[in-house]
Amino acid sequence: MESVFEIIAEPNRRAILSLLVSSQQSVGEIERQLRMPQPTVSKHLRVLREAGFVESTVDAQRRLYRLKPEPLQELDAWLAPFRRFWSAHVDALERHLDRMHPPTAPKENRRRRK
Amino acid sequence: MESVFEIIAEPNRRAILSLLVSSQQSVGEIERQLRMPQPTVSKHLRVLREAGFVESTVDAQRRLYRLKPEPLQELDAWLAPFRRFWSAHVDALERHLDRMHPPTAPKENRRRRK
DNA sequence: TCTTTATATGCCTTGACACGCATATTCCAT
DNA sequence: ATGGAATATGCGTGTCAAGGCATATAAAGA
Repeated sequence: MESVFEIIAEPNRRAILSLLVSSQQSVGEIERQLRMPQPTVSKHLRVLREAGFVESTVDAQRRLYRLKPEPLQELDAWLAPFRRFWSAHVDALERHLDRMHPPTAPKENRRRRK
Repeated sequence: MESVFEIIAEPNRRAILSLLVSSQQSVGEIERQLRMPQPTVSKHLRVLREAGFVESTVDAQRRLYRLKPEPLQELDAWLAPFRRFWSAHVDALERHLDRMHPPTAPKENRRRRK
């Protein structure tokens, strides 16, 4: 289960991450909100924890899980070259449209990237 | 194999996408650069094509594959809430550090997001 | 038409992993 | 000490997808 990509391939794990983005949650809270069996939740949390997506602190019998940013930042970094790719494409499209139908009243700052 | 996430979970597919980000390539070129068997390349391309990551045009016996932006943009959109999460965290950390050790000569625009 | 080049598809095997269910562990309360 | 709540772990099972290899399809060139 090596990579960040494999970890987030699982829908339930993505659901857990999305839950935690607002605030930390206990296992039981996750279980109830996502309506999934408790062992399933614990297992996915284990995977997420070992991959560095979450960390937990102990609160009596509960464990509170919270998000850690690094793995998703890694994913974000992987996306960077592709972002350049598609914004280049939008630029090209825009230039083309401008040529076909020159702006009569430019809407202020059509071109992105300062 | 439904989701964008499952598609990019496969390392060879990510390699193909990264190759195509610079320019379009034929199956044979991909095969040689990534040193993987031709049927493997074709199968992964099929998956990528059906999921909308790439499209192909015919050039005699060759097929030229090029990137399409939409699915990765979808991934980018999924990441958005998490980006807000971690930039909030960096802000908090920075405020904390500033308090402990106030900036003697501010480097101009420490705070991101204009 | 026959051969060669480029790509696609089919079948089979193998390995991961997600799940259900039962059970273990840990901590609190009484 | 005992019971109960919260969480973790173990095991057996089914599914699904990736890879290897052979083969099919298609177009080009001789």
